[in-house]
Amino acid sequence: MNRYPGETHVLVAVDCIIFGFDGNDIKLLVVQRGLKPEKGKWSLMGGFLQPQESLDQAADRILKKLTGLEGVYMEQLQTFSDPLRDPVERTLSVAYFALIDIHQYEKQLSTDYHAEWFLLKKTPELIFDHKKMMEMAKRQLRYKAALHPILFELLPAKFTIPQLQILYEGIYDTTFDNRNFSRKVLSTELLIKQKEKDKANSKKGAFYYKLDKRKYKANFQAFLNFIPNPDKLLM
Amino acid sequence: MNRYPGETHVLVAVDCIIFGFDGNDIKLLVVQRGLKPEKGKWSLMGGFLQPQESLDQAADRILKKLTGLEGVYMEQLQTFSDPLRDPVERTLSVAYFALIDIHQYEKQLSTDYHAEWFLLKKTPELIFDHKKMMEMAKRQLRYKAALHPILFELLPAKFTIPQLQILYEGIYDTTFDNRNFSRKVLSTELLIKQKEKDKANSKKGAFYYKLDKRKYKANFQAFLNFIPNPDKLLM
DNA sequence: ACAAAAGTGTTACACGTACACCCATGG
DNA sequence: CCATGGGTGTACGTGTAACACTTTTGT
Repeated sequence: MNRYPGETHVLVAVDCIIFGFDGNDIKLLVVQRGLKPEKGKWSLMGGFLQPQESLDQAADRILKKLTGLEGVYMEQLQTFSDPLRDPVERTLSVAYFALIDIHQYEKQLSTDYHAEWFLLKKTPELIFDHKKMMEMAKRQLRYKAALHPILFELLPAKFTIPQLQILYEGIYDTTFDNRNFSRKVLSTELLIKQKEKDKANSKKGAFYYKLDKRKYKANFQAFLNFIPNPDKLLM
Repeated sequence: MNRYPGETHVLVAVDCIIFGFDGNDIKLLVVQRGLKPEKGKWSLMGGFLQPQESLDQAADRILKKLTGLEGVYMEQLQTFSDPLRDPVERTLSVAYFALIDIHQYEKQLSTDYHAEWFLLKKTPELIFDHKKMMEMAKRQLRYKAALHPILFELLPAKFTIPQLQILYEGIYDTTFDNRNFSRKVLSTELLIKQKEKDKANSKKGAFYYKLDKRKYKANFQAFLNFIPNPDKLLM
């Protein structure tokens, strides 16, 4: 077998920052670590890169192993490389963040991994540099969501504008004018109005919408600017 | 020594996408590869991650080895992981992109590495997946420069507004109204007017400006929007 | 009838854009 | 004195924000 002689090989892990939204709050999915050291402590879901797979494949595999879900929105965030980040041995970690519809995976939380959803604002202590990863993912989510229609990934197939607004408000920890918000969202023409209303939260009821998948993909790169004053909110 | 038993270790490389601007054109710094295979072909400047260093440190080391420069603007782009990307053995590559003032490193191009500046629009064929890396860096540069005052990193300490405009026009491959451009830039109050003018390009002469480093750092996160219609230009 | 959330209409204003025009100066 | 690039003044229109007001319907 060919080799580059004399170079050091390292272990590579993939860790997933998994976000969900339950209709009111943004949540983070974490697991109880099964390995020593730090066994039993809270950790991002992760695993080691296998010989024949790419990082994207590893991230998909790891997410599927925990949640059973496939085709989830996921993107590579950053590679963490402090030589001392893992006390056992030198391990790079490539962080991915994922957005999932929490309803697809709320009930049957994996007992194998002791998975649990935490409020993003009240996450427990995490091992190693996982907190740093989570903070970066949060920041990236805010950044990206200000420019791209990414947050639909957190919602079920049918959702109302007020629900969408609550999600955006949660992400940016602020409130928006509901009247302007709905107009702005609808002006993108990314949503298809349904016949039914959701009457859970008001007597009048709010119409359900579905995402126009075709337009969504076509316009993903467009700067949407749902968010007033992004420069102030993203500091 | 502790170990995670049974896991595969891989080689990790760092490759740098190095951009420069000569006053008219955006350029890319590449080297002639010194190793087999593909020896003699054009390649991004790179090297292997060493046991005791972080990726950022490796990137700094590699850039310094080639150019002698330190404190250069650099950011981690993405980790590339196709199992077959390097035919010799499985090697992850973490790509970094760097912005340097070309005048700091134009003359004494390293003969050790056979370094050469190419017009970004006329880059030669590159080995492995380096073209993909370069394309991603280009895209990221456009993206980031639309929102953050990052392109000053490519200019010398003193520069004129028309020079800055040529740079922006090069990045986005378009032209802007010079009258509006200068006003927009100056309205950020990030620039400090100098007494001298640059008369190389006009009889009237254009005032030199320096970057207000303090404000630059403080406002880096602010969305600057130098670019009209970013959504159209970034597609 | 009333309360409470959803949604419409309207207005003021900031901002981006376009473009006529003035400025400075070397040849 | 004119050609050339640098730069200012200003007018117009679009898009955003603010907010009064209407709609719907369960209790």
